[in-house]
Amino acid sequence: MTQQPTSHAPGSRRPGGRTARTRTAVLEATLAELVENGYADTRVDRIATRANIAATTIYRRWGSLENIVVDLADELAVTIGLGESASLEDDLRTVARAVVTLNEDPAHRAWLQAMVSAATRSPSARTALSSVLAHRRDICSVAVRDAIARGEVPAGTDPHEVIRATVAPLYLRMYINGEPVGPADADRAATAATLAARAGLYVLPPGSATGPATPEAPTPEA
Amino acid sequence: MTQQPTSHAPGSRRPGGRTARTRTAVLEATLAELVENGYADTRVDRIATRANIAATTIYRRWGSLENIVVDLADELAVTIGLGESASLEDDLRTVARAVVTLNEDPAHRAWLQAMVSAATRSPSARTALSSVLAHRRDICSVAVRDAIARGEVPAGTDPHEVIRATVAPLYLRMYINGEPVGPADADRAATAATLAARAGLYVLPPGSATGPATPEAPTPEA
DNA sequence: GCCTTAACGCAAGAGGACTGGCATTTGGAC
DNA sequence: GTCCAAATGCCAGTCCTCTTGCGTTAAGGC
Repeated sequence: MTQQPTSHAPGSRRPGGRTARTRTAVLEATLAELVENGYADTRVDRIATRANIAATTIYRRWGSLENIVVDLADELAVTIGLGESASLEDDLRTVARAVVTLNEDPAHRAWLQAMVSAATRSPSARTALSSVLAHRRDICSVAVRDAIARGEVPAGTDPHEVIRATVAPLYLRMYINGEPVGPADADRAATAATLAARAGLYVLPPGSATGPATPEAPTPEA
Repeated sequence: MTQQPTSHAPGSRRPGGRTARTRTAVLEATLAELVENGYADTRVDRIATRANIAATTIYRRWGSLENIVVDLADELAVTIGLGESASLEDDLRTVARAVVTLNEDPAHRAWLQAMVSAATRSPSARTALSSVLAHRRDICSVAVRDAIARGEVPAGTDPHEVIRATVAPLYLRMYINGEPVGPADADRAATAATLAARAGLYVLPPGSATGPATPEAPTPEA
């Protein structure tokens, strides 16, 4: 997990000192408030006070707290060390443990909890969260591609589906049920996903692919 | 899935006609508003108008919209037909398909989405949701117990863990990512959980049991 | 260094959640 | 039928989110 502070607003027509300073201050203040009070008790005016700017500025640039949280995604981008392993199970264990480890980082946990909460209310936040998660699955997909190359799992196995199966029980406990999750849970999830992938369960028929971040053809209903 | 309308407020000291009428009207109005507008756009005063009562009454009896949503749980209790099957996979398929089917019911979907959203913000709502889900897992646990009796999965297999593994990917897609979920996804989830259970993955060491609705000993951390 | 204007600060206000006071209705005991 | 109190209705008010108008500051081209 690597923090990469963005120094200026990308789309801004005037990305100079003050604008960038404001953005950084607001994002930092928001993250601090999220850690201290949680998403439900985070107030925009307190963020403004903390960042030493006017609340109006926040509403003008972000529109709402939700959009600040979404904007924070770039600051909390993650990386994961995969590739030199000899088995899918090892790689998935790494993935699952990384999810648990990220959850132990107060800043990351507070932010992702906020993202999940926002996603349950606003379609745009939901899209943003889906995009973040899809990007993470993309990063981890190499584990499945290697496993296919090794002949460990059948060709045509959908990497996203495998990663999803790995992290789903963890996410559910961490962000919905609010239950503690440890390495043992991570390992169990990784093993379960490996078994399913080896059994060819995630070889999806063409047209029902859970592609990278762009759901074109939805799974056939009913 | 069976709807069982409660006719009066259980803890009320005056469960007579008007009180019960008010409660029913509010719950029905809330459900209707949830279906029409979603949790984020559901306003308490509109519920009051729809139920032909004063908003003050709602705030006095429930305190907030969140508590009405929690209160709706009793009205939306579910049942599931399990028991005569010959294999764990069949039973888990039934469970997974029931989850998908429930999600296709507008009222149930709107309510559960609201519950999830509320759970991400309020500890009490989170507890209520956990309790609802734990109760559902309890109902489904018979499938695992039968499988143990048949010798299909090892003794000591934790039923809740098996059910959780079955429904986790479905819940995640339905209520967090907002992606469509069909019977194929349900069957895949059921098969994956069956494989893992047969492999003895959910035989938990004593002390780390994910018991029925009462998490006494949390999974060891770090 | 000057000028344009994007970005910001301040103040006023709308809308929704929630509370408390007080009058009114009504269930249920007698 | 009478009566008490719980439940409800109405109203005024607070708090927070978010918007809008207008004056001020400062970034970046010249």
